[in-house]
Amino acid sequence: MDHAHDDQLFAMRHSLAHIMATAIQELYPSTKFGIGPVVENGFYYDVDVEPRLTEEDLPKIEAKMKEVIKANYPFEHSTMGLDEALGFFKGQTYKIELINDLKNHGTTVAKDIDRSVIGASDEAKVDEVGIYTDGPFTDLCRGPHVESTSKVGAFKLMRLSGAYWRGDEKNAQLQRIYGVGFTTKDELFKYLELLKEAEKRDHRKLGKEMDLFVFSDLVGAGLPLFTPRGTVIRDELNNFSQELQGKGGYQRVAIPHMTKVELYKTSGHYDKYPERFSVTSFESDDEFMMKPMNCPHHTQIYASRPRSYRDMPIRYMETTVVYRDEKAGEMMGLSRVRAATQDDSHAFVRPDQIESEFESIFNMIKIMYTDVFDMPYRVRLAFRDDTDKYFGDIKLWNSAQASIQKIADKLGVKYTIEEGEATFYGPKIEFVVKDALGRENQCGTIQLDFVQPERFGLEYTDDKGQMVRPVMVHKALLGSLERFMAVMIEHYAGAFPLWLAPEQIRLAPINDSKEIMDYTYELKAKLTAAGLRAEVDSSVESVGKKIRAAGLAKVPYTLIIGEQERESGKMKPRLRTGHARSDDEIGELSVEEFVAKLAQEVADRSPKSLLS
RNA sequence: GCCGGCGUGGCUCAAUGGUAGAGCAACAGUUUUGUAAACUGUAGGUUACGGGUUCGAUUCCUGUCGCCGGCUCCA
Repeated sequence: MDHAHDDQLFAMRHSLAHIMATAIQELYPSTKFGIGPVVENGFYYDVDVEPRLTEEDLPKIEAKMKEVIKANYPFEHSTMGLDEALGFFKGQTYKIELINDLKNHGTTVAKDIDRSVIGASDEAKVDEVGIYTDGPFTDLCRGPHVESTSKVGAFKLMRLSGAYWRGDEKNAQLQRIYGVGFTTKDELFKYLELLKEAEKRDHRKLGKEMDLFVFSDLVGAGLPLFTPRGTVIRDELNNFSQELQGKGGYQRVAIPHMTKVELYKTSGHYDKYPERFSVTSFESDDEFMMKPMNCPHHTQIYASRPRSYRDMPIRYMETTVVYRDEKAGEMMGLSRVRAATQDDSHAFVRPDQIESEFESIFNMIKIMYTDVFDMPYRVRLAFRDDTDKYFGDIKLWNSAQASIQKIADKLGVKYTIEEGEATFYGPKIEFVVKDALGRENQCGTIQLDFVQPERFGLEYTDDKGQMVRPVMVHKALLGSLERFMAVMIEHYAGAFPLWLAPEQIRLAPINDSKEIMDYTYELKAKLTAAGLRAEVDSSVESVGKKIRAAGLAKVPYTLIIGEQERESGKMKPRLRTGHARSDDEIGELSVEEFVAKLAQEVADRSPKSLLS
């Protein structure tokens, strides 16, 4: 897609936002308008309408929009001085607030809002705003727009939701109407089809269909229960992570899931977020809590004995559950849960080792995300902003952030810098993966921490006999196993590579005669003994139906077992991709050949079948 | 937590102010099957849970729990 096309799409979508606002103003004249920017595939507008809109109102608004489009009002651009604008938008509380902000502070204060919807230039000093009028509706806007309301292609209003004014939950909650817009009806149709396809990949749907995990009202929201099949995937993912880390010099440790609150008072977490700590009590005098993270615990293993510079880095890894009080409405399938299993690790390093430690982790991420999963991701450098919500010395922060950026640059990693996204104890790197519907999930993370070593008084003896502070490098490759599993389910649409597939081989006997069944189970025992996960379809059904069932279950290989197989001891595996493999390609396989191939495929964590 | 939507057998869905119906799955019988759905039958639901209105509620109102789309948050 070229730039001209991008610009044109932008103008069209932004014009649609104005047209929607025009329609809403016509239908509900007392509406107060927030902002209406362009987003991926479309646009939205935040509105304050009395009485509140419901989804039934969307068709009405759509119909009115079509009238506005038909009327073909030109989009007329002009400018207004700030005071003139204040007069013009009288009663439009939100617009007035924006104009006043521009007046009092210039654009520096309004950085939470896309400049194009305020009508202001990018300069810090602002004395006028851009105005666009289409027929009965006038809005603050920098443009650009299409010539007139009829030049907007195809659109559809998608959904209605709440949105806090300027993204702050202390503010009023407006209603956000999302729409999508495309140049042609055909493109719109294709997009809607794509959306339907994406919904089929939704891990919540596939998780249920494929029997991977369940929720129980009795256990509670955000607390997934993994079935035998789902547990296979979890374990395989975890084994992969542990194997990769083990090669990187990490040692496994283990900690209890509860702790005295004292630990978190020392780490600083408790002071930082006192409301997030739900404390439970035993009959003893101490207050206990479920652990919301692992780093403070791991520091206590490090601190348990004197450490020498020669032993650094000391690296601990552990796959363990953290418990967090995610609010109702914030949980989503496996992507956001209250009990999240992390492949967490903490390396205690000398300052001169930070760079090489980061390099080694970036390399692990590359192996995992790119080489094995072939999964697109983006890198965010989460840095601090100039607020006071961070602990520790600003100089350390600055040098830490600079070195993170330097390493990323050196490794040729593409990244965005996200100011204000750091943790209170240090900057972090986030590896972000999109789900089927385009929502971003943070998976892996690397964090640099000078604060906790200080607060816990961690030390090692340097080569001059001095006691000095180590630096902590926090890391998770998968992040939350639950979330990563969600990402995997959607990435593969349930058709897992062999090494991850809960059921790798489906044995489909052609009838239930004793000879065939005995041979089938004998075969299953051989496959199982070779470490493969095989199941027998023991239903008394047609072969066609068994094949269909195996296909729907997305089992990588299906073996049809009949007289031919029993007599020859050979097999013609059927691939999940559909077609039976024809004999002239590789010929029939003996059981031993089949097992050897599959063992190789598993060992390679191959994304493709070695038999295809 | 906030705004909007929703909750009917294991799954997908239908119906109604008068105690719910289909397909798939399950089970039983018949069929003994060669690469994506054999046939017949049986069983399975206090319509998420509690309260209210009503002669009568699964349907209307309300509370709780849970789910969905966003918002906020995510150490």
